[in-house]
Amino acid sequence: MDPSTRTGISATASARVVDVLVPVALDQTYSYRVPRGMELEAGDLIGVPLGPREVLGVVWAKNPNPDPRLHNRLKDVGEKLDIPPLKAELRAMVDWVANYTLSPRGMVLRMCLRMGEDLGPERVRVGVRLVGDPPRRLTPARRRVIDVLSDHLLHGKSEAAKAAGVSTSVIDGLVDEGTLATEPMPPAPPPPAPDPAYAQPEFTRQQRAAVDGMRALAANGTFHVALLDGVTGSGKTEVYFEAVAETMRRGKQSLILMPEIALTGQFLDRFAQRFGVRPIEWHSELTPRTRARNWAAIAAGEAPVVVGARSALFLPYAKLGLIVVDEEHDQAYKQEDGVRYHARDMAVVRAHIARIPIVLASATPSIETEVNARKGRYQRIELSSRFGGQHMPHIEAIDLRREVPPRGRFISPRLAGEIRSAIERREQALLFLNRRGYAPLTLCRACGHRFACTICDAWLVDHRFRQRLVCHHCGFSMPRPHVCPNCAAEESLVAVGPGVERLQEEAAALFPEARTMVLSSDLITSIDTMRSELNEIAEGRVDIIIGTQLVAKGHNFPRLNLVGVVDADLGLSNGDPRAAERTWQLLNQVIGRAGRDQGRGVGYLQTHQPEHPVMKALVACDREAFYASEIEARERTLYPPFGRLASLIVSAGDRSSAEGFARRLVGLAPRDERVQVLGPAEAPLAVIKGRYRFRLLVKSARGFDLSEYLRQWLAAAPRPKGNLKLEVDVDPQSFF
DNA sequence: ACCTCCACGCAG
DNA sequence: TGCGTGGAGGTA
Repeated sequence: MDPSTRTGISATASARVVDVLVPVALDQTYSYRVPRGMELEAGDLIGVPLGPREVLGVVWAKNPNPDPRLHNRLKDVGEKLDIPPLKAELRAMVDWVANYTLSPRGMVLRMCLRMGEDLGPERVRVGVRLVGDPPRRLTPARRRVIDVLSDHLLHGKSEAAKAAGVSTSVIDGLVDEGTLATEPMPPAPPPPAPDPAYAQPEFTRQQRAAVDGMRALAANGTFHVALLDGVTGSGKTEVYFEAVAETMRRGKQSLILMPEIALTGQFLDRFAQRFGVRPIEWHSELTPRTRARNWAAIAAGEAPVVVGARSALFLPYAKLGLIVVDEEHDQAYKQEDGVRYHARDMAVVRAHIARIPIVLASATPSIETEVNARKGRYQRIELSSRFGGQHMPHIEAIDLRREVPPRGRFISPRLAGEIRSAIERREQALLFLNRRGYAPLTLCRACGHRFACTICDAWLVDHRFRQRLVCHHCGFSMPRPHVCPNCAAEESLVAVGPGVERLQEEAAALFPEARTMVLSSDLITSIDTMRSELNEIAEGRVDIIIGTQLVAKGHNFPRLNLVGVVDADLGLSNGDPRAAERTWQLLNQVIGRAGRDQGRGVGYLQTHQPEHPVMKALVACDREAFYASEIEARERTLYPPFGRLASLIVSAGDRSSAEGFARRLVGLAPRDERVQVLGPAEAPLAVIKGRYRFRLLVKSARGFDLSEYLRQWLAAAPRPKGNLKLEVDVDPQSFF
């Protein structure tokens, strides 16, 4: 035997090798040698060389039999990081989600490691203390600083500057003079832990039954799914807080997932009222520092409760004991880019893997969850009446075919009258229209020219507030012209259809004395500005709220008794199989804003089709009628949850190569009588950002391993080359 | 001769 | 994903 081979063998025999997953778009683990003196176990976080760079990695497994072909290519593990290892539970979750969504495992791991730039030591904050004589030159600014520090105690430098109303350079000057001395601030004490016994809320008899259910579920501590099914205003939050309290008493962490936009100050305050402090938050707007700090606290088991958006599901909880998915039906739980996952479904998976209980809370459960509850797979815990004997809002349809708004207006005379009397009673009114901007279409009266996006198959939306025409699909925008670019006619451009901004104009004209406010995602720059606008409303400084679906979620408007839905049919017209469900959920939620704290709420639905099952169910407050008809329809058509769906979107810069590739894919689909491949069809929005899109819809029987089928199919298919792109979406929610 | 852009392939 | 490469095509 050749001597070099022999040394190779003896080297591997003594070398220890680990398989490492790195947070890049790789599905495979890579093998690395473990340096002498380093002890590694699965889950440990390490630094490893990858190509030209050094990246973070996680030991996925020890590898006693490394691939002999890799002998001379193995690199050494760099360093072992002083961070708690990822538990087997989370590693299993990463593998499961990657397998299910057909995403590279590395990309799923990346979601677990989104911890901010660095987990390095906390920046030491500088403090200042008054130690010496006043400076020779005593300016008023310096005087104020000395006054603030006259207690000779250590003050934070920036806080002292703020208190004295000066910039920190004044303080630096006093330090140079010897009047002040700097000292490192002792680290801020960790925030106090939430206290499960801080407040004992009083529950009604009906709530008590649900509370008992919540406590029992949390006390059992094993995998169990409960649907907390409670109408808006029934006190769902306070009820599931009892499961959180029980989990806290057991020394475990709780995760409360919310649709991102529902993470309001109001919710955090309610939490603080029950537990004494605000919980740790996790969402996209955290600063890198807070993100790193929260991540570390979660991993160390020092964060008893985390309230977060969907990405919080992938955090490395040290001892997760409960998951709550609030507003479980919300489509914001579906991540639509990168790893396409549905956070509610993956939360159930995580609970299953971790063997912990999970609560899905909603006033309008998704059809999937409702069916699971009906079949007994999920326990249903019901809260059917509003808290404190309040009534559900009374709902009426306004038939727009009979009660026609004036030309160019969108509020029918009847709705206008109702708003007027609400204002006279000093109550608030909410006008709901799920359309941002001023008008969805602008056209030239002279030549009929319509303003469309140059790179998307969509009209440009008039945003008067920003004075621009905007594409809602790619973000393209242009100044609002005054001359038609096609026929050069002047002042010939007209707005067609309503958006919330136009509605505000109409409301202002109808009720000049009323204070109006538009709540729309494009007018809101941050969670903080939204929180302050919601406060203004809560404090009664607004008479008419005009909002997009942003207003539907979890806010309490105490003086709101009237909700007018300006175009109830808006969500029903597209070909989306979930259109009815969505519309029902959205309108229920919006109207549920009315009459929550006092009085009796009323909702008006302006519709062209009052006979539609969704409208009839809403008006009759007949939830059962809606679910019965929708479940029956899904069962008949074998749509989820009675069948499974995946969509494949092929896109390319030119139409024919996209369509050609999509057709080739269909031809290569493995034959299976349990699977139907539909398409290719031009996607409902055929062109986005200059890319032509074709969609295949894969439909299979329930219980069929659709992910595995897709994997085999795509493994045998040619890889998309050039600017061809193939996106796979298992369990798609949106059909755009 | 040199620069910029981008499609491609690879990482242990 | 992020990065180096090499070829295309443009500029001096």
